[in-house]
Amino acid sequence: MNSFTEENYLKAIYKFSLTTKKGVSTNTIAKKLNTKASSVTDMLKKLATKNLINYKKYYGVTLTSKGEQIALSVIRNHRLWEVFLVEKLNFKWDEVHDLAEELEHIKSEKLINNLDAFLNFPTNDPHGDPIPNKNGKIKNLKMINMSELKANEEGIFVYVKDSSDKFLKYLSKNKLEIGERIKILEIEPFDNSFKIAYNNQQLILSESIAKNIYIQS
Amino acid sequence: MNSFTEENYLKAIYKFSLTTKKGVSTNTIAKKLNTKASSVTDMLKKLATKNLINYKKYYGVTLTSKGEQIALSVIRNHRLWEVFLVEKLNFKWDEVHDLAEELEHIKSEKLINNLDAFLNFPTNDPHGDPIPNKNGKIKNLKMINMSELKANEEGIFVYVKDSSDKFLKYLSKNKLEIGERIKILEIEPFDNSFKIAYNNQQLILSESIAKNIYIQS
DNA sequence: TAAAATATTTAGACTAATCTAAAAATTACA
DNA sequence: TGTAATTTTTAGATTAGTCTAAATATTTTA
Repeated sequence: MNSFTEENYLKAIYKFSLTTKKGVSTNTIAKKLNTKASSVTDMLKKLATKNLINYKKYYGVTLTSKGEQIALSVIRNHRLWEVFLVEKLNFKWDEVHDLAEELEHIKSEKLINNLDAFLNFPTNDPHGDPIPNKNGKIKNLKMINMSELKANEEGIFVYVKDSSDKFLKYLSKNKLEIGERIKILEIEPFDNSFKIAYNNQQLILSESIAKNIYIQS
Repeated sequence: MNSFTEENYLKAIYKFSLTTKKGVSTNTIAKKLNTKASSVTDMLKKLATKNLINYKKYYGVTLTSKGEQIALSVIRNHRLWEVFLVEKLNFKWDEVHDLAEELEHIKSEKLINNLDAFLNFPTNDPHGDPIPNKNGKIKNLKMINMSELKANEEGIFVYVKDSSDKFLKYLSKNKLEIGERIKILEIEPFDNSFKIAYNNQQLILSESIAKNIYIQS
């Protein structure tokens, strides 16, 4: 049996793994979990001895398939509880995250599968994120070019076509990072520029920049 | 904020307080929570410094009103989750206790009040126990004589009229204790004797014994 | 009512998860 | 490419909740 804390580490590692081919770094995890790098190192050792992650000192971590399975199950729980809170208990979609962070750790297959059925097997949570099924399978996620999106659509920034230094500098200057959730506010018909919102800020992207950005929804 | 563990102690103390006028003893709590008396002593000191219990060394504890309020809120959570599991997620009434033990510790007034409304403000959980309202008020519990019960009714053994040594010895010989949940299996019309079930055993009580036993339902 | 039995508390230790500070390894860049 | 900056790890400490064993208090009973 894994503790709440262990599950939170696995979940964090899983999420960062989606947007990088390399191992996830100690500092990245520490920032996400509001803890210190030294605490992360301790936990990584522990997770490695449990065969939940592949850990090589100084080179970050990846999940083993056992670790990934646990992460996916926690994510499934989280997203199903969010659906429940919004659809049945009248919560707003932006009020449910913290509660779902607690509920997700209640470990009962029967509970979560019955909840899934009660909610009529939803495929996405209230934020639009896909819900893994009971075998941990996530509905085919397809990546599309930002320029194909319409106003009010949104998704996660997952990939850049042009990864030149210049372009990456541009992104970094605007604190627009892989993994960020982006919403299209409007598209200016005159020049096809995109006004977007992400992480509490707004930005206008030219058409050529939009064409460099891929979104997963 | 109180930990899960602290809440479990308060809940245990609350339940034992219902059936005794004196303070609840260290050993009683230890047995209930599957822990050691020394661990209980440590926790009692901690709860006392938080003003949740009245603790006098060697003389057991009672809850302060602040402690009672917390215990009642945890019990409310527990019982509402049990209703949810049985009525909405198709659990059997005897499968829900352990899950409710986990769910009860999720602290969100909004969550529990919305759940209450979603379930249509139930007054009793699937085991028949009353659900405290949001102010911690429990619907008038009335104690009735066992002889007034009919077959298939049940409740908690809370009081004895004749507390003579003889009678108490009889109860103790049959491991029939205050606090036990008792179900009437059948009543023999010939002599008004009661066949009851409790704690995985059955027993036949004469009419005069039944008249000494009070039940809360 | 005093010795025996029982209950409770204290003392000291352990584990999980965390921290700070220092040491060591890796990466960046002049 | 070697020094500086950054990242990661190690060492040692802390906290909550628990434990065992020993000490102490209360209760039972002869």
